[in-house]
Amino acid sequence: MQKPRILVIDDEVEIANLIEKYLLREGYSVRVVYNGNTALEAAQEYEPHLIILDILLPDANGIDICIRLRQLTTAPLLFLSCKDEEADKVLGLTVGADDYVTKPFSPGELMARVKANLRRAQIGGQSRSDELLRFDRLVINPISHTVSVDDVNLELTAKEFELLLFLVQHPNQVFSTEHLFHRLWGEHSLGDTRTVLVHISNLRKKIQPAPGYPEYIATVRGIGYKFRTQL
Amino acid sequence: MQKPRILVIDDEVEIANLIEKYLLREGYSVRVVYNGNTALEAAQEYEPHLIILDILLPDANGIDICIRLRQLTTAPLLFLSCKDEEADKVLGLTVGADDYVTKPFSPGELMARVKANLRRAQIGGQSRSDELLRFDRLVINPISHTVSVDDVNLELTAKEFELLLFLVQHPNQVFSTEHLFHRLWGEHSLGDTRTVLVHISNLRKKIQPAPGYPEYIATVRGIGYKFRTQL
DNA sequence: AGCTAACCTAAAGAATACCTAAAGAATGGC
DNA sequence: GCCATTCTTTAGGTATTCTTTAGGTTAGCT
Repeated sequence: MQKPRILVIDDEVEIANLIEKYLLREGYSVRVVYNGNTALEAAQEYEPHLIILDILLPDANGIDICIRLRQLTTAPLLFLSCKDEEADKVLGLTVGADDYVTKPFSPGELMARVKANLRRAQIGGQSRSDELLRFDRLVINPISHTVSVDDVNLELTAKEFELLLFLVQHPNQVFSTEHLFHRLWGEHSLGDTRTVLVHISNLRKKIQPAPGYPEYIATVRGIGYKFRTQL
Repeated sequence: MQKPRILVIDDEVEIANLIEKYLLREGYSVRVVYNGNTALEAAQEYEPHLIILDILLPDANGIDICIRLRQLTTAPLLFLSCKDEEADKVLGLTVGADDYVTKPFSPGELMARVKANLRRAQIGGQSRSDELLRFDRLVINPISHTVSVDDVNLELTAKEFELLLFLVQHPNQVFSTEHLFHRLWGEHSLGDTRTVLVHISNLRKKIQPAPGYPEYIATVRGIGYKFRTQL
């Protein structure tokens, strides 16, 4: 079983190192960065399963970083803050944080939250399920090749699944039908790239949680399509 | 969608023109130069998405030009040569060329290489080189193709987005409507350049943070327009 | 102030891109 | 070899976006 990877973003070195120590003791793989800019790089390169983010950073606002992290990853995000004002709590959660811990906190509490969030994201507990992707009401399991909305399994065809997986693995990135076609059908495939369009259309119908619910796959007219994490 | 711009550097006029002809037929925007010195200028001014470079040039060695081009741009570089010696091939790729075609070549092969390299560049390049552009209350994300003012997303059309992106990427530089037209619509496009003007007008309305707020896009009477970073 | 040239913008027509349903082609299981 | 499923192509309808036009506005000059 692969160790869950956790990214810690905190400018206060002592606190960051303390958190790291506890996480390591629990058996996680940890990386620590001390500012927002390197955080974004680390999120891309390290591909963490969970992120612990301090709201007070020197170079950028934590919420700002949060928004930008959300565009890079779907890993659960745990906010850390000195302020326990309600306003911040609400704001933090709406911009994409999954949980919120206020300083001062007990290490035990933090560990519990980490564990809970990893479990909810279905990482760490089961074998090889660290590959599970989830967003909103949608859960994709590349290993068992299944997709569910609100825990109801969907019957996707092979191409539909590939297409969805690719888009979810690159959230908020726009791809033209040509790009998608060559990416999924092979570099040298020739054929009508409009076939991508048909699959997207069918896919949308299937993954739609409810009529009128915002589309997961957004059309960017004149450019292409993207899986958006801001509905 | 913006036409990809391709810079062709070859001293043999007939060959250069033949390549140009085929590229134009594929829908690319093309500029041709016949020697190494003007190539460097063109690379800076034209900002091509891909460069085709003949290894045998009158005034400078192609590999030499290649090295210097690499300092100016990250666009994929396609080497062209009569010699199909292995040594050259290896050397060409190590100094920064992305692909290598030996003369005589079929136009189809060259077009296929061009296409493949452009695609590869767009896929790989997006994740790291493109950054979030921000100025004042305006934020532009080229990857997700979104623009926001004060964190409120704007609904821009494809052309509006292209235009804004270009201006923001060249801050404080004045461009005539002709220049903008040829840049965004393609080198050889014909049509009324006043259409640019209409897009600028629509754009201003959309990106305006508040009534009476200074315009991001300034008119330079008799000259053109610029995106100004001093409001 | 009046004139002119340059610029702006609203609006209408033309062009384009997109969506969807449905039919035909390919694939894979029995 | 046949049937069921999935994939691809096609085509028509629709909505959006682009371009053009034309009249109004502004800025700069004499």
